[in-house]
Amino acid sequence: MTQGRVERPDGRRARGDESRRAILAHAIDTASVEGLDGLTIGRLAEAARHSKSGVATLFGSKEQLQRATVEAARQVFIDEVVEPAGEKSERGLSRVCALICEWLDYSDKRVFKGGCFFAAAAVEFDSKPGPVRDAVVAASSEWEDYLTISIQRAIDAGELPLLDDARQLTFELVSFLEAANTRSLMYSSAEPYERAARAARTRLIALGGDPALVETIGVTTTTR
Amino acid sequence: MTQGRVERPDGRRARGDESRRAILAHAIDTASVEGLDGLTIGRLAEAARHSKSGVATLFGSKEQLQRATVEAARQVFIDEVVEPAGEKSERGLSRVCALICEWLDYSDKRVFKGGCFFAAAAVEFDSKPGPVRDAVVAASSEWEDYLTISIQRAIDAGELPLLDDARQLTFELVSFLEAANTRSLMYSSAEPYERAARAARTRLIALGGDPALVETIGVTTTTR
DNA sequence: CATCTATACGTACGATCGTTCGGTCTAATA
DNA sequence: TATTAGACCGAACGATCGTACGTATAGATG
Repeated sequence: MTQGRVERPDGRRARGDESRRAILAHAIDTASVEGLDGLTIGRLAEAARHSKSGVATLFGSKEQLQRATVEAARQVFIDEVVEPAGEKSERGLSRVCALICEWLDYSDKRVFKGGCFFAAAAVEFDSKPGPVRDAVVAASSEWEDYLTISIQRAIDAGELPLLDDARQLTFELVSFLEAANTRSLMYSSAEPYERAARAARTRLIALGGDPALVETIGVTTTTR
Repeated sequence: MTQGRVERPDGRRARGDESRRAILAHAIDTASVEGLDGLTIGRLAEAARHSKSGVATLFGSKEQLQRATVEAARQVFIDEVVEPAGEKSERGLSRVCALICEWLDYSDKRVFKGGCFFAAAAVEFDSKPGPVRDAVVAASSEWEDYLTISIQRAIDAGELPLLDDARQLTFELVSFLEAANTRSLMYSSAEPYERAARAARTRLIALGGDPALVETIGVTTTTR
């Protein structure tokens, strides 16, 4: 009875998982630039030094590859935005400010080569029903729900005394973030991040947020 | 001397222009859903009852077709947003409010099958340098410049006493509009338009805008 | 009038797409 | 140990892509 389900490294299954991981690492960058429909099994295989048919069997179909890509991007987003904000801040308004900062940094750092993966995927699939869109919607909703909950906690703590609708503020903040992302890419400029940060600060101050906290929102601009 | 440059219907040039017009009418709708890269000469030809090679000669190359599509969409945008707002309002804050209303209506009405053409094209090409992106950037900038000028006139007229940076407000307003567009398409809901209208009203009021004018911002929701 | 030019077509080209199939190799399993 | 199952490949499939060429037609132009 000493076996059960042991982790045997470099087994056959482990090798497959590693291949998938490597391929998806390319896929998320490619998709952020060319779109999820712009993904190509052939090019992905070439980049990962695999055969075309090898990649095809590894994912089954292009649609499954696209869904796996969305899931991989979701994990990167959590690691790069949600987790850091969670570590650097406490619940409440502080957390909300940290999420905004981390998001702007994540976009500015070009964690994905073509900017925010989900901003691109959402617009690409907003009029294309199907499983891929469902996956994109699910991931986007998850993020916005998390931001809404974070805002609600700030409300409950009395840190945003003039706000009663958390979802409304979520809408406004993500509007700023995504608009900054697109404009920064279009104009190769960091100015949009400054505008987004300013807009968020102004709004939070107007809602009665503590200026000392709100003023922490800003960007350590990297953009070329 | 009765000729000069007479409009001779069904001349050779006129027929070509009509063909291009009909093809582009399909192209702008297709591109708003499938993207500008999703355009296909073959499918466009089929939809317009032309031969594939006919469409190809009519536009020269796919890239020129894409640029012509951007220009056609630009004209539609002017007809559907800028012109109506210009007719229904005077310069100043009234014009700014009208532009917001017309834009929300234009998105909600699905003037383009896949929502705002430029919101889609901007995100699709924000990381893809080239002539097509340049055309998209030019059209987008033209719109934002016009909105900025309209805001500046409101400032100059003393209608937004607490605002000094017209571009900042432009950034915030278009953020709301585009976010509403995408979310309405993703969720087949009109709620995002309400949120965008509310966000714009709140912001304009905070800047000292006349409530009687600002309250005119709203949507006569059509969305399914 | 003759000449030029642009629409429009059929056909064909090479490239690339997603997918399928047969087969080899080897780790996991019974 | 024998069997199963998954990684991975080469080759080929039908489809579709953008583009090019030759040609017929007819309006514009000199």
